Amino acid sequence: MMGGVANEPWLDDEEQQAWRNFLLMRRTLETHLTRHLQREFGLSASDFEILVNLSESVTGRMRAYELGEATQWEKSRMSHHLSRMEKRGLIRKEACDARYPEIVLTDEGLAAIKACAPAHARRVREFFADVLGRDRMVALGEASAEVVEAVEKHEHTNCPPEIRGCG
Amino acid sequence: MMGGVANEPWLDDEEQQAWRNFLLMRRTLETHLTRHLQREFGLSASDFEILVNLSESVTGRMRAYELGEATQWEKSRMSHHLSRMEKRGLIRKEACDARYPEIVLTDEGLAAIKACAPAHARRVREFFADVLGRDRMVALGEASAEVVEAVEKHEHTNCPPEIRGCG
DNA sequence: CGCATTTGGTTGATGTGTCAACCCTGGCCG
DNA sequence: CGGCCAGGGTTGACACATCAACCAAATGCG
Repeated sequence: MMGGVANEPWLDDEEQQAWRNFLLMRRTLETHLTRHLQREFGLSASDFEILVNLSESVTGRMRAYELGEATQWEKSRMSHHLSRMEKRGLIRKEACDARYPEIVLTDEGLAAIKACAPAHARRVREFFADVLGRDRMVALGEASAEVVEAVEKHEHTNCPPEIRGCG
Repeated sequence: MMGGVANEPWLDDEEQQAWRNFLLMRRTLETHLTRHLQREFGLSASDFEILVNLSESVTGRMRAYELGEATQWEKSRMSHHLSRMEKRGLIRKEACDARYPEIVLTDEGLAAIKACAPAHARRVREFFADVLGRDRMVALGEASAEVVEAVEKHEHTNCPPEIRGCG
C-alpha cells in the first residue's frame, strides 16, 4: 500500500530490522517470563518487582515513595497495585507516620518471593544470560544505561509544559 | 532483610545489574515512546502496530489472522483491539468471506499513521539508534533474534500440557 | 450422509496501567 | 496565628491485556 511510510530517511532497512527484532525479543521474553510466573506461582511481573524490592530492603518495609523511585512506576499505579497486593495478603500497609503509610512485606509475601525467585532467575539465565553470554550481556547492560540516560536527559529539557517545571 | 533471595548461583551481581539495566531501559523507552504517540497523535502503541502492518501490506487489507502472525498477539487481544479501533474509525471490518472478515485500513487510519510515523521514527533514531550506533544496534538485533529463537524452541518442547500437543 | 474436530474469531470477566482530579498534612511566609 | 501551596498518596474513569468459554463454518472420517 505504501511500504514507505516508515521508510523515511529516519531509519534504513537494516536499522529497522534490528529495531523490530528488539521489539519482538522483548515481548517474547516478557510474555514467557510473565506467563510462567503467573501460572506456577500466581504472581504477576508487577507483584514480583514489588516483592523483590521489599525483600531486598534491610527491614522489609519501605514507603510507597521509595518503591516508586526503585521501580519508576507512576504513583497512581503504585497505589492501585499495592492495594491489590494488600487484598491478597502479600503486603500490609502500616500507618506509623499517620501520613505516609509504610509498606510491609508479610510472611506470605516473603514466602511467595522465596518460592518463585529461583525458578525465575533460572529462566532469565536460560533464555537471556546463557544465550547472550557474559560479554554481550554486560555490553547490553551498558548500552541500556546509555539509552536510559539519553531519554531522561531529553525528558528534562523537552517535556510538555504541564510537566516541565524546568524552564 | 534477605538480600540473597535472588542471589542464588543463578545470576551473579554483574549479570543481575545488566539484566536490571535492560529492564529499566526497555520500560523507559517504551513509556516515553508510547506517551508521546498518545499525546501528540492519540494513538496507543497497539494502534500504531496494527496501522503499520496494514499500511505496509500491498492492499491495505488483511485478515485478523495475518495480523496475528505479524504481531504475535493473542487472538482475543486482537479481536478486542480491532473492535476498539473500528469504533474510532481507524479501520473497518468487511465481511467479504462471510466467515473471516477482512480488516481494512480507512482513510482516517492511513492519515493517522502517515501523520505520526515520522515523529515516531525520529524518536527511535534519537533515543535508540543514535545512542547505540549502527554496529551495536545491528549486534543487538542479532542477539534479539537468538533470544527469540531460544524461547520459542523451549516453548515447543516444554510448554504446559494443555498447550503442548507435542509429545 | 452425519457427526466430531479443528480453527478463526468473538465475548465476558477480571486484573492491570494511565490520566486527571482530588485529599490531606506539613512547611512556608505574611 | 493563618492562609497557602507543595508533595505524597488515593480515587474513579477509562483503555488495555489475558484467560476461559463459546460460536460457527470447514474439514475429515466413520
